[in-house]
Amino acid sequence: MNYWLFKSEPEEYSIDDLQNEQTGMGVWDGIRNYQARNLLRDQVEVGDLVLFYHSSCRQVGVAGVARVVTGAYADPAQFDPQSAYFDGKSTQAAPRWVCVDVAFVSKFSTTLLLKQMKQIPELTEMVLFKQGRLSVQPVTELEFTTIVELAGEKQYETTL
DNA sequence: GCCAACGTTGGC
DNA sequence: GCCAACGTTGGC
Repeated sequence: MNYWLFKSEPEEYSIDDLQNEQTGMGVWDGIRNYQARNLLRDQVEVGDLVLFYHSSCRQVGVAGVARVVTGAYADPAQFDPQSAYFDGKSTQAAPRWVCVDVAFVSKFSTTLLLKQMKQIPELTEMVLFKQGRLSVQPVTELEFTTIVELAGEKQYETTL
C-alpha cells in the first residue's frame, strides 16, 4: 500500500469532476513525463491512496483524496489524433504512455494550500518541494496522514 | 555524449 | 503575465 500525490489543473480536471463522474471513477491520463510514467507503470498499485493536488489555479494545494482502482494500462489518448495528448511516435504494439483509473474518496472542506504545507515540519521533505514539476510523486505515510489531519478529515484516523 | 536552444510547468 | 526551474530535442 503506497501513497501518492497526483497533480491536475482544476480547469482541466478537478476533485469535483472526479466526484461528479457517474461511476465515481475517472481515468488519470495525459501523463507525458518519463519519470511520472515510470512510477505509474512500476509502482502505483490498486488500493493506493492519492492526494489530489490542484496546480496552476487560485487555490494551489491538496483538494482531496482518491484511490487507485486499476493497474497501469496504455493511455488511449496517445493514439487519438484529436487529443492534445496524441503521440504519433507511440504504437499499439509498444505503447509509450500509461494511465490508471482512480476513484473519488473525499473532498477536503477547504483545500490545504501549498503555502500552508510549506510551514509544517512533518512535510518539509516532500518531493513536492524538491521536484516541483513532477506530476506523479511518492508521499510517505507520515506525510499523507499529516495532510489529511491538517485538512480536518478525521475519519482517516479510524479508517487507516 | 555533450550542451545549447527551446518548450513546458507551475508558483507567484 | 512573468520568470525560474527543468525536461526534451537535435546538431555536432
